[in-house]
Amino acid sequence: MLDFAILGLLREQPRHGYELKRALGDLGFWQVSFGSLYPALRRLEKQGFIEAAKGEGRRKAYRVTETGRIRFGEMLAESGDDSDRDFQLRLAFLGYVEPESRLGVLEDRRTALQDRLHGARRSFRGARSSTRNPDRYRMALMERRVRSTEADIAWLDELIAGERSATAGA
Amino acid sequence: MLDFAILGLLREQPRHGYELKRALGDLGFWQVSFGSLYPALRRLEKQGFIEAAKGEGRRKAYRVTETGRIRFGEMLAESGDDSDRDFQLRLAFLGYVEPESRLGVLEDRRTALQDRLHGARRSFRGARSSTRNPDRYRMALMERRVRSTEADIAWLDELIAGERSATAGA
DNA sequence: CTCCGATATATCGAATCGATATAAGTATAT
DNA sequence: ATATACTTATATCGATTCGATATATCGGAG
Repeated sequence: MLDFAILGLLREQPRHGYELKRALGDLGFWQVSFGSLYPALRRLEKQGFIEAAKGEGRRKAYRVTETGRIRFGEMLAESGDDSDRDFQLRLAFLGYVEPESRLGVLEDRRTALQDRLHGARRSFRGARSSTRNPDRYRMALMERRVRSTEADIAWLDELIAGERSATAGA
Repeated sequence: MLDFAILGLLREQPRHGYELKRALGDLGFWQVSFGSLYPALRRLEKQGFIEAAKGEGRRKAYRVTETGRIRFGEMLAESGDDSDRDFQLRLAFLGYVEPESRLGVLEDRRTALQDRLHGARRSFRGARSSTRNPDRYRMALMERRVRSTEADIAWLDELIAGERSATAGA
């Protein structure tokens, strides 16, 4: 997953490790550690997906190779897990997906969120009607899950609507 | 962090591994894997914080020891990181914190979320006014972050209000 | 009676994290 | 000018966590 993120970021422009950490952090949902990042760069270099060109000072600027570009394309096409992180990462690179496939990615996510919402509502209702007294704080947690999933779906629907009009306009 | 969760769940009632996984998953924000759980149980048993009593069939029911109960209290008092998961876990066990300390935990979280919100808004505004054309999908990600943080603060404020009236009523 | 999904424990390798080490550059204060 | 402190930058360590897999039992459906 980190490999995917690195390839995607390097695809835009060459960057050194520290800069990659910043760029990835700026995406807003993953504060990656150096303990993950540097080994990942070695890994990718050894596999021939990226290569290092010496940058200014002690910086090591990396750029994707042609093989790396292909690998990124493959990873982009694979269907990932249904974690928030995975989706957000894919969304950050959705611009690299062929326009006609984008809507599908968003709709798959919507389905996953709908499932999550049903589960969350079921837990919430189940806990309220339970004989076991459900702790106030855990009830709050369940309510939060319901609400934030609903909000996420609403946000996603806006994105889907935007995607539809963009596709129609093209 | 998993150790903390296990001690907290076992404090309520003895449970075996599989049941712990389910109980933790039911909390809604952490689908822990067996690869994390079973080693954690060994770890805690070796440290003397939990002990296994044979349950029905091949089940191994664990319960907290007195030392484990003390350890849990210590962990509960420590200030954790500012990750969502850490907070949600602490909230799930907030009932074990002395009532007069609970408000502080919630208010600390509020401060952390406010900081996050400022950062998120700054990124969002910065990207909008940037000369570099910010990708539509990344803009959406930034907006999502702003909105979900706002929603989280609103939710937390309700919880804080409830806490205040509960404390006043007692 | 067999097949299948849920229950239950366990382990392996790999990915990721958090902490730490090191050192050079850069700004600030004394 | 010089000490102090923060940011930049690469790197590694041990521990935690994950995802996949192995194995075996149990209960119910066909």
